[in-house]
Amino acid sequence: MGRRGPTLEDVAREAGVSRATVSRVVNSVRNVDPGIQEAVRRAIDRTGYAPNLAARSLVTRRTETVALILSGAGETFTARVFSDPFFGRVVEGALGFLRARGVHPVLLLAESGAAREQVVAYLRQGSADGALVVSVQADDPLAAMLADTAIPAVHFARPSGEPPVSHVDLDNAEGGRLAGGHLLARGRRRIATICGPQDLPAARERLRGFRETLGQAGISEVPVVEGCFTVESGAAAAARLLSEHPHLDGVFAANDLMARGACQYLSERGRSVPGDVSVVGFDDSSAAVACRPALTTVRQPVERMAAAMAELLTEHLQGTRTEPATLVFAPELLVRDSS
Amino acid sequence: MGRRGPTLEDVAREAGVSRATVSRVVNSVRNVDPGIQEAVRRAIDRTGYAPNLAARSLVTRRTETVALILSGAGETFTARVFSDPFFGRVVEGALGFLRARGVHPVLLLAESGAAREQVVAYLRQGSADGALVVSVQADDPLAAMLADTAIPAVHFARPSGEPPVSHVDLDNAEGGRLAGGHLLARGRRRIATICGPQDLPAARERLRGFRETLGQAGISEVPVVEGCFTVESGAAAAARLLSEHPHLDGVFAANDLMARGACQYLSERGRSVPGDVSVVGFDDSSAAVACRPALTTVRQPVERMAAAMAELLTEHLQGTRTEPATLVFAPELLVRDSS
DNA sequence: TTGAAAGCGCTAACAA
DNA sequence: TTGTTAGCGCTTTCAA
Repeated sequence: MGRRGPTLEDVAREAGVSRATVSRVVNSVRNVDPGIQEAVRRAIDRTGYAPNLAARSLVTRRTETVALILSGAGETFTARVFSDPFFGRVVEGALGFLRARGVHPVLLLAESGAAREQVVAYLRQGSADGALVVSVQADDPLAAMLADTAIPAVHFARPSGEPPVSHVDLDNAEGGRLAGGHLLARGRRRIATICGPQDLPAARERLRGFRETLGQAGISEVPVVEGCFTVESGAAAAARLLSEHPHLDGVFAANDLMARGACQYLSERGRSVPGDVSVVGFDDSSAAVACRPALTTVRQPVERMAAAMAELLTEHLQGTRTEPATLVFAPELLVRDSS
Repeated sequence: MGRRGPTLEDVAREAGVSRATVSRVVNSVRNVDPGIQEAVRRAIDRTGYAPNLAARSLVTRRTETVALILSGAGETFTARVFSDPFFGRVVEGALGFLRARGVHPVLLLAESGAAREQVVAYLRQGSADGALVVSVQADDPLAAMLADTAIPAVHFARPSGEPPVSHVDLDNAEGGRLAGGHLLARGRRRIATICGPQDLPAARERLRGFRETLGQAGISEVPVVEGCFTVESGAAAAARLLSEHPHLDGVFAANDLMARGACQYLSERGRSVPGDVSVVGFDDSSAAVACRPALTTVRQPVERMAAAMAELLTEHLQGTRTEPATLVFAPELLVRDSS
């Protein structure tokens, strides 16, 4: 409908001053007589005045609103968002930062092409000053769509595609190193890995770091099978590894789902985890905790990364930062029962 | 900041017509010469024009945006939202309806007093036309705050408090009947129930329906212990029931968490579920699936309820409906392994 | 069918 | 320190 609440004009009349003065009080601009300030405050209370954002942002060109976009694909994306704690951690981190600064955070879900269009339309209309984007899709078109609109945006992980954009990322190579170091520390020497699709930079980096660490320990031959981040591909990869290297005693999978698949296959083949084989995953997703045994995994400091995204965006919005920036975070090893 | 994209004026100049004409084309108002319409369309494409929502809503007093507020309390609320599928189902249902109508849905999280204030401020500023509210907190102050603002809102379940507000709800008595009927159908006769806090209408109704069905089967004496919707209270209630009625063969708990507590206690005391005792929960929350054995439970048609909320709100916004309305939905019995 | 013009409620020069 | 005034970009009468 169209609630037509009291306007500045009404408050001004009530307080016996001009619109401008009321505006100054509302926006706490200095140079307002304390007495008048009080009078205006009372008038605001009496009238129940609330500034109209449309009018304000029409002139300031700002909404004090930031969109947090969760993007992905598929029928089940919404269900996934609301069952994988990962998103909760992102939201937690971002909201914490934004709220403290009086910025209104709005969550937008972009789970289909149509939804993405609507999200972009929302932003192009000027309904938010900028966007924080978390995509879990390989070649999410959203990044490019957003780049076209020239709306300030900060991404979680580097989007594929040309123009460099501001983003936070994990030191994936270091994650691989942590996993490798941990397996070595557990006394494992016949170690293999299930890597992710090698066209993904993150997957490449994890593998690189992992190999690096093993190499430094004198293990230069590391059996590698590529999976595609699903439980099934993890199990299949484990099958191949086990057939070619029956005495395997350690496995690093580039994500938790594949690690889980590997665990399943290993127990089916009579290998106990972690008795015979130590398994390390990556992500600390809900799969890590649900897995039996609970997965040792490499965790991203998601909350801090999300807060950093919000901070980066704020800097872009304020103009304190103009060039695209990249913030890289250190992963943490989380030891559970699988290693 | 403030992207200053092309305006109506720019498009008008480009197309050689007046602002008004462009506006008509943009809003597909009739009475525009097809030729001119085409010319304007092209000019829009060429300039990359996108209407400014602030300017538009300043005059129309509408934003074509609806807020979906998830409200609750506590440190862990955000984590809970992003791990309990219940919220995903709500979002799914509401977004499905809104998106199809070109309305921008924005998710707002109100997990603390401060967050609630900001949410209300957002709404009072006129940033959304109305709100859909899902609260999982007993006496959520948000309902009252919203009522004060006179912003159109539709709630999931009836909020406590005076002024009647539009809401969708579950036929809780029918849920109780379903649970009772199922236990009877399983051949159970020594049936007890763990009800919820009797100051909650939903809990009262569930108990009423349950008793009604057992009564019709000639069972007029039903042992009842009240719990407070937590796992612990469910276990404690089961303890009392079992000590007073050792031969118990069926239990209906007014929510899944209490059912889970009951299951745990029963197995500890050597009663197999469902061998010795059939257990039925309520909600189909994530606890129901996580429980061992998986819980038979009474499920709410959440997606449909959420869509109905959106539809109700739409009617209020359009003025097709002016009085607060209540829509009641039928629960569904979901048989799993605990009965 | 189209255009001219008057605001929607607010901020921000600029004057006073 | 305060008030006056000119728009921000759009929709919407009202005339033409």
